[in-house]
Amino acid sequence: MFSKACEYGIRAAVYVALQSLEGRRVSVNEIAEEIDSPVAFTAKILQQLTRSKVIHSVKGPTGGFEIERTDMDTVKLSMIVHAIDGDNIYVGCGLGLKECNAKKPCPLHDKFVAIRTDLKKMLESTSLYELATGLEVGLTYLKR
Amino acid sequence: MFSKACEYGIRAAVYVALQSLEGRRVSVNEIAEEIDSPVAFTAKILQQLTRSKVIHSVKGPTGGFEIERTDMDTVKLSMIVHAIDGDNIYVGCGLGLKECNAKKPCPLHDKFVAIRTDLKKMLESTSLYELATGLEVGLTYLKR
DNA sequence: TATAATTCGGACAAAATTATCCTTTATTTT
DNA sequence: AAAATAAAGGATAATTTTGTCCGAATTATA
Ligand code: FES
Ligand code: FES
Repeated sequence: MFSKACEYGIRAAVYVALQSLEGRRVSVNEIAEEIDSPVAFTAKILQQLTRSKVIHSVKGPTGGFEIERTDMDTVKLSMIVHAIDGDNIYVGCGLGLKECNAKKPCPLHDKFVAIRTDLKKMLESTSLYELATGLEVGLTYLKR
Repeated sequence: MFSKACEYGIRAAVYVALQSLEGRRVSVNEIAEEIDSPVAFTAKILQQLTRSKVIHSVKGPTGGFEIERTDMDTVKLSMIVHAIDGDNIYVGCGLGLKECNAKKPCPLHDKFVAIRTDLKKMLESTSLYELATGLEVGLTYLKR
């Protein structure tokens, strides 16, 4: 569904949000540790998320990654997915034709679009805050 | 969503079904031509589909691939996806945790499972025949 | 029986994705 | 000012996926 990079990106962003709720700024090392991901690769992904304004970074000692409380509400999953995986999930055809195109649809088009629309709605309506709060109360996990 | 191999596999299977409806057996070359896919790679995928009984192959002159009319109804999209991509789509966690597990869910679990269940239902209820008939009447396309 | 057409299967190659390493830059603390 | 800390960025490596090539096996036809 999502690329590995995107999976790490979402987990990382949720972890940053969770810690920011506690007022803590977190390092790449801590993030990678807590979401069980390769450190250097995670660093690259955090750079992407920083460039696309999903999270905020601070260099130097006491530096790290953080996200403001208000941004946790405005940042939706769709932004993270778009920042890392691009818009394939939105414009791609389920059977791999150049683009999904209702004028010259593939045999799966109608059924595929129905599912994709739901997915899109879900991604666009799910905020980072929402995901972080489940973690906070210990209902959900970022690693196992 | 699906791997390239799986996309080719579905397109190929649908084309074989369409031609079998006309009583024609088709070669790898024709299939690859008609679904606009790399020939040799498509041949590998057709082998997988043959081994998993999705389609039937005949060697030698006048040989090729075909599928019986009754099998077009029993063969569902889910079988093709499973034959090529395995069960990742069913057991995988949306955020990349080892396995999707409701006992220790990731933050996206509930929302992800909802979408995945719909996808699963769609794949399990869509037959090859259904996909082939849209093509037959010129409503849908396997290449563009 | 020889030939040609076709799938099958293994080895190999290219491209994309995932992952690591190391140097540079910014910033805080001493 | 120097040292230490942390992200940024570039080069490179490993792995997976995608794709190619070619000989072997099978079978219809001449
Ligand atoms: S054309 Fe294939 S999904 Fe729309
Ligand atoms: S645990 Fe992540 S989707 Fe179920």
